Amino acid sequence: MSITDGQSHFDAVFLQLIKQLNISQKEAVSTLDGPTLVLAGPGTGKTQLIAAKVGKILMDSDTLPKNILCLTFTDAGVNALRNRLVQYIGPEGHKVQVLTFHAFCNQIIQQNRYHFGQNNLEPISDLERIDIIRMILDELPWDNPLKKGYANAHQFEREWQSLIQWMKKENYKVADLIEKIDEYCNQMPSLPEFKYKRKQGTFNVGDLKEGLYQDFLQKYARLREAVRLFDVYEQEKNLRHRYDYEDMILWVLKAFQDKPYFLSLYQEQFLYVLLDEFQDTNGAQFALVQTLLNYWDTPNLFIVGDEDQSIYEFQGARIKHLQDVKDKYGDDLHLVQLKENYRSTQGILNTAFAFIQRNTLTSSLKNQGNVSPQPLIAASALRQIDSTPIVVEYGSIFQEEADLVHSLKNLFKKGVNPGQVAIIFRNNRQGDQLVRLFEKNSIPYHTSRPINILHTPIVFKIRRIIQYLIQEWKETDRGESEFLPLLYHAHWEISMSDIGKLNKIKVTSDLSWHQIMTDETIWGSIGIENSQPLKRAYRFFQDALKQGLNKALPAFLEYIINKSGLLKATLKQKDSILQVQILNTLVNFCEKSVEREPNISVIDWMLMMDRMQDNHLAISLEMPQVSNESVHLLTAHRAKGLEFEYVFMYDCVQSEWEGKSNNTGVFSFPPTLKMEPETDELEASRRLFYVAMTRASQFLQIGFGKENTVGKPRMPTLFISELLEDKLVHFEQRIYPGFFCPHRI
DNA sequence: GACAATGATATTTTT
DNA sequence: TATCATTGTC
Repeated sequence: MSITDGQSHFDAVFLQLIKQLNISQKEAVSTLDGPTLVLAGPGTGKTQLIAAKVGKILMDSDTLPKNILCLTFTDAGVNALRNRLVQYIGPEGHKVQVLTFHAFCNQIIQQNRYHFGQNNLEPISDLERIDIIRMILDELPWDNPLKKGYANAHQFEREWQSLIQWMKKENYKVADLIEKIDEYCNQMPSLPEFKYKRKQGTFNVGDLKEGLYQDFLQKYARLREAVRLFDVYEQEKNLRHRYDYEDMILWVLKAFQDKPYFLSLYQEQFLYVLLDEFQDTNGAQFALVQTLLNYWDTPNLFIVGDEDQSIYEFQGARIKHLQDVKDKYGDDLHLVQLKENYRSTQGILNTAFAFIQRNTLTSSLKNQGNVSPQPLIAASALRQIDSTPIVVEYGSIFQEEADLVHSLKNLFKKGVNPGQVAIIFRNNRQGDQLVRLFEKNSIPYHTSRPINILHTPIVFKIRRIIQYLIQEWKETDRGESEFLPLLYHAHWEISMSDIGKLNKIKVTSDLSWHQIMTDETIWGSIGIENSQPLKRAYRFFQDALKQGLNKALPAFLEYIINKSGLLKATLKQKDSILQVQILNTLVNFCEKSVEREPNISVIDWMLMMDRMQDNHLAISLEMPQVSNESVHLLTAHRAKGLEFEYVFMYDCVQSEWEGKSNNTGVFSFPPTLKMEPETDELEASRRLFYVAMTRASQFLQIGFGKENTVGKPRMPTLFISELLEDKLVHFEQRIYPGFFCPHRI
């Protein structure tokens, strides 16, 4: 046993955990060696299982924690697993390598900088990437296809950026792509879709549609140019000692493949590899794992995944990787299916199971050995109660909203904790609507949509203050025009009438603000009512002008926040928790900026934020504690991995769930170059719907309104029809004639 | 009824 | 920028 004697407490905890595992979980945990694939449906205790597996490896072999590698996709997944590990096996859990794919590769790059050709590499930031892209675009002549005809030199920066990322993800080479593009351009004039099939005006049958043809030629000329410039981007990025997220995976993969010695270092270290959420692996990540394990015919590989919950296909994830694993290891693969669910009632599980059975592309693994398609079994006796999900049809989306508010208030009255309620929808903008609804009805809510703090009033205020100081540093009185708006900030507590009086003096005299703010005889002559706040404000600016040049940037920022009185005023506000969190995020961002660029000046830092704002880049609010007292508003994607007692699926209409893919901000590709289409969009959507349904532990309502906000009819999503057709749900109509939208007025 | 030209409208997410 | 819906022609 490798766990030391001082850990007897954790041994007991761990043994207890092992005892509690059900039969299939025990089966998955107990086979130590060789590849194991665990099919883990929703709520089957996946994180617990992986933690137990790690504990078992440590207990039954002489493997050290650092020889175990656990890979997932998100930081959230890493945190969840890490916490569980420490809980069960104690401090030793910290030594297990629990990482995201990107963090794993980044660590390897950082540990072996010489291997990767440079010794001062840093991951590129969004802003740096934009800078490089803009610089290259700026240097192009105006008749370049990417600029010709556009006043904005950066017209195609987003498209180009996503093209670069796509090329890296799919590992495409510049020359191959250009060849494919040229091939199609040559074909175009002879293709039927570019010819008139009928006499039209002066054109005869068979004539070339000149306008259409020219449009496409121009489009592909742009694409060709963007592809060609890929190497220029790479060059410039390398010159600056930076690398992309995509590079992290690709570079390590390439190093593993090209340098056997390098690979063997890691093959010797990692004796056990555990992969979580395997259905989300993209091609590069899968190749990386395969390369890492290629030393063994039957590696100690433990994979956990559920093909029905694969919802990141649009990011390159492929379900077929699960089948690939089966094909690769054949009979050596230990296939286990978890059959018990610890989350939901049997009613919900039955409905969800029958629903996902409509997906046919994904069932290849589910009929092998002791694995068979069947509903998950509710593990707890409490979960046996009937709780068939309900589909509700409303007269309009307004009625659905009103009824939602009504239902929630009733639940709260019954004593239900708002934190146990989730509203799940497809697209973020549906959530925005709900935010307004909940605000009006004073329902506590929590939205997971990231907030860009650059757009918050408090950050805006701080930037204005610093902006003024910068002007004054450059030259006294240079900030004149920016001074007055600063006085209006509420935290100084200067009265409106006093500001008005000061401003009147300012515009009717030649006095500078410095003169006005220091001369109390002027204040007396115009009848200032309360001079204290004025003195405080002006003293702050004077002190800040002196202090700013003596302090390091983060300290200066904190100085501004504290001494201006902004923090004190913020603490008094109703939403002070949020506001303070915004301030924290800003300070953290500032510290990070200094880390990246130790010599950054206040001016540079301010310009950086200006540029971020111009480029729609965000400083995302960091929210550490998720309130347990408020209703969760979530997209189906974000709901993954979470569970709630009450789930309302809101606004489930066709246009939201089965909307066609819209590629804005992406270059269009010729048909000779289509991305691998081996995926079925409808099945992908159905999986997403399934993920949303299986978040519910005891109550699930699926709603839709027959009319939209302006009275146009809309269809429920196909998935609702399927549920009704299979008689898997209760159905109810709640149509209130003459009901418009009182709650919106 | 099929084709052609014109006009409104607009994802999901991580590192 | 691309697609769907609508209106306009043959």
